[in-house]
Amino acid sequence: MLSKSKHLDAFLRFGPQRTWNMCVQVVHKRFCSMNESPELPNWVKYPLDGSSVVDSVDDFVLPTTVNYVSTKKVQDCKISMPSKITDNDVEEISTILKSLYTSPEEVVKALDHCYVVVSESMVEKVLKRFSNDWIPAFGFFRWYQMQSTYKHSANLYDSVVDILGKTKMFDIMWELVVEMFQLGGLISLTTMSKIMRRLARGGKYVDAIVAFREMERFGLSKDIVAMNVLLDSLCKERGVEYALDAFLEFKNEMPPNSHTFNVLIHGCCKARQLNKAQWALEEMERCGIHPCVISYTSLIEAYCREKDFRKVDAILDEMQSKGCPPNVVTYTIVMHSLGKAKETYEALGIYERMKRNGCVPDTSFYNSLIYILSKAGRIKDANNIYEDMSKNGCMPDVTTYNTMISAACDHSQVENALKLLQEMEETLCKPDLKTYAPLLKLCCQKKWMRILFFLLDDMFKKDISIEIGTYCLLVNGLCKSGNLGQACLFFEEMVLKGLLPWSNTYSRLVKELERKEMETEKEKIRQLMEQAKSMQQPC
DNA sequence: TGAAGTTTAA
Repeated sequence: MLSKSKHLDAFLRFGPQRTWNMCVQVVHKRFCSMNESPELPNWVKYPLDGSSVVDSVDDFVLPTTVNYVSTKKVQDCKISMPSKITDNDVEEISTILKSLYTSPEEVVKALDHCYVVVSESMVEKVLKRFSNDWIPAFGFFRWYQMQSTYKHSANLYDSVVDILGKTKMFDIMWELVVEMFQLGGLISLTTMSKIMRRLARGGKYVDAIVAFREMERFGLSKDIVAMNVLLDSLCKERGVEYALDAFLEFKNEMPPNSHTFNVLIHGCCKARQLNKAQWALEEMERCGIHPCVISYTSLIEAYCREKDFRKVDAILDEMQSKGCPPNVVTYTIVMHSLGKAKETYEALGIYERMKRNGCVPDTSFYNSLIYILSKAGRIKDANNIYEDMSKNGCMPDVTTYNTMISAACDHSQVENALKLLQEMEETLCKPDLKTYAPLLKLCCQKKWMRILFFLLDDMFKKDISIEIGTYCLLVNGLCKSGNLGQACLFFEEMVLKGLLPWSNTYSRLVKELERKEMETEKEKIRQLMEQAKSMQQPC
């Protein structure tokens, strides 16, 4: 592993990308020289002979009591790797795309001499991997289009539209949509939904409405399904007012259905506009549509947020009397809110009430129960519920694992956390960003740099794209534990990826650099922040 | 990811 000063030196001399690659290479070399080839499952790379892997930098010794993968499994992996060639090709393309480019054209040029067999599924994989980096993603897509085997695929176009929208490159996104239109038959409701959702997320509410209004110009019919997508996008992205306006504009053109009203009621409730939610509920009844369990549950959620549990009880009773009894979602919301309000006893009472009413808990319900129990410090009870749920026919999902891992990390139980991560692999439950976040945080806190890099590399291989929150978590965590060199590296990498660091992350890093009198680095970070700000697209 | 619920935070 590179030492701290070497990191910093590399950071100042080569910039982040090369330094990052160097780090990853060093980690790779270590693991590869220990045991098997790099394509094998990650856990295999730990020594299987019972010896410990000790690193001079880390003070953490990887647990050897956990038998991660049996030797038999290792052999199985070597034999059955049907997609091995494709995987290698994905890796090869990824390595090229990981360099820094200033334009998609540059990416196309870089890929010019790349002779790999490309298939649509492989392109999908690469696009997913780079879904937070529009330049490599779009450049790669353009390069793929130039290959002789290329055939237009609506799916791939949709993916690229989504990436461009996600990274707020709306002008380029529209150019691509026009291209899709000209090629014919490529624009669908899926495309339009992505456009409307991404515009709304970027705060461009009016543009989202215009996109819907003009749908027919792209050869699609405006229907209630599309309108519900529009209203939902606006509501979910803090644009309830726009949603209500759009509803009034289009309601005569397209008769609303119960989805429409539930979207609006939920949106108003989330925006804490209870009077407007009430209006939507009445409007629903005026249209001859009865409020359903979803409508009531949205209201209950709103009162839960206000901690008005008396009102919640009243609505629960009203639901029963109107023959629209609460379901597992309703109970989850009430129990979770009581738990968060530190009323654990009452929360568990809801669990009893639900059982009494013959409502069966599901995985999400158990997840919530595990969460409130661990937050209340009742780890043992949480573990018991975790053991029980599969017996009751509810398989743990990614949220179950994330909650359990987070609880384990909160109590510095790394071995348990890693054991759970391993269990996910065995049960084919795909981890996500939230799985790794508490682990990364703990690594920063404890200065386990080797494991930190191992986990980051593992994430990349599992197509878990690191985003702004993760970078800030890393920078903050490393500031806290005093590894400023590495914190600077991550900061730079984040900026060069076009992300705008959170202002408190920036201030914290600057403050720490000041305290340690690292003036050169401080100046560099200041310039990077300026660069990041100037790179942002005005909304 | 999409009509409601469960992880998470500077």
